Amino acid sequence: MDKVKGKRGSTALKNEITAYKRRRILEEASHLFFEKGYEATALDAVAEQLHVTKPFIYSYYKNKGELLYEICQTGIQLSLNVLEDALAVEGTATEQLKVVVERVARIIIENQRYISVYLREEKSLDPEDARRIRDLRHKFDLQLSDLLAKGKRTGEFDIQHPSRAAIWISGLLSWIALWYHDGGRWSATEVVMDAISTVMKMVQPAGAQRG
Amino acid sequence: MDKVKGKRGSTALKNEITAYKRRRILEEASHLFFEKGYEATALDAVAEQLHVTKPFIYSYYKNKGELLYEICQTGIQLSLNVLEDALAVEGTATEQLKVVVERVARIIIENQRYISVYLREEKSLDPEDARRIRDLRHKFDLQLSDLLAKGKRTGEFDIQHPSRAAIWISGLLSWIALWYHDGGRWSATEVVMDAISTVMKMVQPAGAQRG
DNA sequence: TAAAATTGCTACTACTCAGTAAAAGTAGAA
DNA sequence: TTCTACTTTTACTGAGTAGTAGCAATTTTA
Repeated sequence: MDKVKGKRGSTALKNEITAYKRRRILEEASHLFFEKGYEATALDAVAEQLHVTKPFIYSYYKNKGELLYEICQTGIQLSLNVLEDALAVEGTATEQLKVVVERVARIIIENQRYISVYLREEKSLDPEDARRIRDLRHKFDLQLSDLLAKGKRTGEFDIQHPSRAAIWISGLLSWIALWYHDGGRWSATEVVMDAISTVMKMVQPAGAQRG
Repeated sequence: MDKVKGKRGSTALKNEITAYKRRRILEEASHLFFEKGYEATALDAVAEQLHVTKPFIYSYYKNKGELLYEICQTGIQLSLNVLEDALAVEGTATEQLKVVVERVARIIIENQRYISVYLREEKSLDPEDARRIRDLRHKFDLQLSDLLAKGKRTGEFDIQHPSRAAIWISGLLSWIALWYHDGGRWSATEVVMDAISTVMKMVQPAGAQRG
């Protein structure tokens, strides 16, 4: 089982600690990138937040770009995981869509900084990383589109083009990350509830709407 | 009528030429900021596109930040103007909303680079400029909200909270700037049409939907 | 054609910051 | 305590770029 074993024992714990340090670096970096933007944030500032120095960061990440990539990747992967979990729940397309919107909206609010950095800083990714991120996004839209197509077949949803509808819906969800503000005018729960009812209105046939 | 008159005549034409140069600088800057991001774009690169030098730019704009501000301002102001024009057209709330969505969606597609720079680079604005931009955005959302409230009163729209609905709708419109791609899967017209029908479904009461 | 005004450019400064080499510090094993 | 491996820091380099001072070219005016 020992994967990255040094010359001496106690590898497992060491790996956990390394992983923890990487997580902490990522966390502070995402805060600063969220608040000031990627290019405007110096790694010295990230280091300062952690009470360490810049070379410390470089011993856990190969460069600034890798940090950005992991933040973006986290953002989209979290949403994708939640979507896949929700799709695994048995139910009609209507029921599934509601669960999807609820859970994805929640995860987006909880991980706002990762998601909005991902949405804003795509152009700062190096091309290869950008492609990988786009693939994940595409996977998200595709799965959502499949769900919508299923609902269209069963007559639950009245939509013309599932893949275009998927873009509007994933856009509506992404949009939350760009305007939601903790302690603002509306609570997270209100926003989530409103997102659900708005999305359902977008897809439901006339006369099918519930309270 | 001479407003900014130098010591000698021919002021009007001169002002037009100055305005034209400013517009051209802004145009190229918006292209590059859109493609590579604000911080990652050097003013030397903007100058190169125009076959001039950096000090040329500095004689028309006081600094890089002013350039960003004018791009963002253009983005939101264009949308706001179109919204106000559309609201001036007589008609029911339903008719007005359709016109609003159509025209705003069109202007967003036509001016994608201004709008998406504005959406992405808000954090790079200096605080005073950011406040002014936010005020314009707020004005947009408020006017949209008023229209929705009117439709709610007349029973045309079935929405719980006009200002939250306004955020979803303006988000849906903004979202276009972030994913639309000229010559992509869908034409501008298809996107505009789809935006209209999606928004109308979001607000119309059950049983009120048209083809 | 010469003086005056305007416009643009060359050449520079000052600074920030990503990334690194090498030394110092730390902890476990003998 | 001393050797060894690993971790973190000090101190630096080099590249890139915002912004400017002052000169050169051009145009305008008379």
